[in-house]
Amino acid sequence: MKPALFSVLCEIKEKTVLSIRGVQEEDPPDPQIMRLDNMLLAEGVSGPEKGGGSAAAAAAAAAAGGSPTDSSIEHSDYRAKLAQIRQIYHSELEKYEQACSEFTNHVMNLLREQSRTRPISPKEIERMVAIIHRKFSSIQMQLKQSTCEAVMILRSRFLDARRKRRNFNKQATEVLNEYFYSHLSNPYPSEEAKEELAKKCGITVSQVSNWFGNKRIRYKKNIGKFQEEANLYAVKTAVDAANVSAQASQANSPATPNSGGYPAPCYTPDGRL
DNA sequence: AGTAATGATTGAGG
DNA sequence: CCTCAATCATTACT
Repeated sequence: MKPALFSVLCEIKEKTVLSIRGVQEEDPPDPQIMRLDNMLLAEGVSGPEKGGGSAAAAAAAAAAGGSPTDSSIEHSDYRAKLAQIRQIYHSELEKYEQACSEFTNHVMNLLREQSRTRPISPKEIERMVAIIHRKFSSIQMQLKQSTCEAVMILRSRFLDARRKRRNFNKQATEVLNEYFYSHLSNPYPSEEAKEELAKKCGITVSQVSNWFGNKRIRYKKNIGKFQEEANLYAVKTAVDAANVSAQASQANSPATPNSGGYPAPCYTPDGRL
């Protein structure tokens, strides 16, 4: 008698209460969450663990060799930060999953308990579980979204070279300045000259271009400030020229090689014209 | 901390 | 494309 009454009551309830709540049961594969998933997978955040060892190796290699090829140190830095993000993501995800299953169990037990005194069908419990899962998955989506943001920020920081600026070494600036001041009348190196300078300085051609661009504009802007430097390099090249000509033949007095374009430097010790 | 130097980026313009 | 000019972001120096 009791089971029959139970099922009847359940049926009635099904037809009244639940139908009012509307039919929003369909659960399409949300394109938004798909996108987030794909991105996280692509960045290696949600994929299989593979960071630790190789990142450490890269860091060790970078630490051991103090050579100018420090793109590896940036790379390992990037990977370390990515690993950190991944770790946070996974621990949070685990936390959410645990909380979800805990809560689900709790609710299921409660409903089962109450199904002895109230008309609660297994179907209804199932539905309740689905609702809970939806709620929790929306929280997970937030987690995924914020993780994505963190990765994007990390990426932009990594890609923006301004944030990883290193000054060129002494010798490189020496070479560049030498060229600049010995071509003051026309400080526009040709493509080949740029390539040679790049090779000599251990930097890229575009870095050479950047350097000359900056140098020209900054020299022009405040010639006085560069007097000392200009004189220094003028003397240096003059001395070099003297040495070279001394080796060849002693009869040449070296002339200062620059005049025109920008005002030539003059030898005033205190830097005023 | 505050400031100067400095390499890189952006946008205008030829 | 390249250059200039302004600007950004970091590094070096005080």
